[in-house]
Amino acid sequence: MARPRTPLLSLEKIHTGALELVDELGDFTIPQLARRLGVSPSSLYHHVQGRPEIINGMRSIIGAQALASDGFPPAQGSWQEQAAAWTRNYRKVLSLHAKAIPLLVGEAVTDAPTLEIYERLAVLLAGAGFDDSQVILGISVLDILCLGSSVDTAGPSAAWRAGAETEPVLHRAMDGSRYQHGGRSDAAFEAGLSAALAYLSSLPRPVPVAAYPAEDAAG
Amino acid sequence: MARPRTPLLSLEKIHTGALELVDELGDFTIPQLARRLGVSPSSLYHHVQGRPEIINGMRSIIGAQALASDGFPPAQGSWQEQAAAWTRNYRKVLSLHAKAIPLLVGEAVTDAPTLEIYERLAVLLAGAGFDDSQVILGISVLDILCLGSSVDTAGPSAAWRAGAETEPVLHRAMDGSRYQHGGRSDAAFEAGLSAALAYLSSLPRPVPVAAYPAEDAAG
DNA sequence: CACCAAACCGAATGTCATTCGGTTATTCGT
DNA sequence: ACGAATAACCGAATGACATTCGGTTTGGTG
Repeated sequence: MARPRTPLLSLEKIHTGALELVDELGDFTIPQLARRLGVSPSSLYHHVQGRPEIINGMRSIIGAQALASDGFPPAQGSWQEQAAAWTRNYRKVLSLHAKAIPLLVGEAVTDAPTLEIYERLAVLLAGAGFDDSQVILGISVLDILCLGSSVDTAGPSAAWRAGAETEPVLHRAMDGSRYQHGGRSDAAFEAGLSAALAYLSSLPRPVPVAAYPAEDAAG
Repeated sequence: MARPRTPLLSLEKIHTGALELVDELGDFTIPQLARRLGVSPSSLYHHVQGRPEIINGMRSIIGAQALASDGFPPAQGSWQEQAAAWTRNYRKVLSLHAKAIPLLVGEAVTDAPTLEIYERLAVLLAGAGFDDSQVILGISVLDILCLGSSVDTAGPSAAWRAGAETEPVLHRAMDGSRYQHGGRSDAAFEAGLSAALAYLSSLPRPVPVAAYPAEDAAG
């Protein structure tokens, strides 16, 4: 075959195809992706530089999904409620692509959609009267929570295979807990979210809310 | 060459060699590891089944390092202080091998040292009077914190490349914060730790401390 | 209408993980 | 102490993968 009348590939097809493969199988290879797209492996290189660029594109897609999701638009309620919505939403989208996390971890984040997600939280916290350092701290804490929770959800990364012989207390607690049929990771996330928001609420906020230009809404 | 008088390889040499490679380069290959150990690639397969088993061995080494570390022995102070020591220590060791995290994430944890780490926290929380579900919840929350923080420390996984044009608030906050020369990740971890411990302390504990056999120390 | 770039393909290269057959040294049973 | 089984090494071979290159057709541009 030579050049087709209408292009078989596009950046979006490549990125979403790779993300689908990773969601299903936990990884992807170029030949696999080419097969799924009905194309030869070498054709992909007319659209992307290489495998790392495809992985970066996957992150953009995830970020865009988070931005398009229900959790972000409603700028209503207290800043705590809005921050909770931000965190739940970001974690939800990350968990939808839990198997992709090992691929994304360890690469610098520079894609526009993901940066926009953090920008929204920055606006939120700055608007609530936190100073610059507190804004950065708050973003970091909630980011860590989303990241850790998603990793935890991804695979049983923790000690949930304890044996009665070698880890008696852990084993007994697992048996006796209410988290035997799932829900443990969700409950831990909600607990962490409560804890983080209570902590942030307890910080003394030096900046009067009115000092930041309340762009749209009434001050 | 044939069989040497004294073995050139051992499980420990393989595991630690691989971990060193990952710490330096962020990844490892079988030929690379063989070269570092002065051995042919195929020789490794007399000691391990394959690459996944080597990765699992790396986790055991990290777990053993955490157990041997200073943070774990001292069973002194309040349960909050002990839990804080546990969390700081676990996070410290994980961060020492931050580049290994992408390899470890996504595989089930079944190695003895890592399970023993969680067992110690389980003993600690159970001894403080938490019930089974609360023990599991507490472990999960602190585990998520360590994991997320280590991932955050590993690579700038968050929006720390904001541009003034596209993410003005985030960019301004980064510029104005006190975290421009490192320390952001550490500060976020400590904040998360404070938050988590305050949250756990606020839980009503149904189990009288004496109901659990206080193995060694006085009740 | 000639030409260049775009979009596809097949084949080739170098690396990797893994397997296999061969060689020597240790060990274990007798 | 001797012979067989096994352990620990090696080199070569296999199959998959990421990437590159040269070739072919098509679409657009001057």
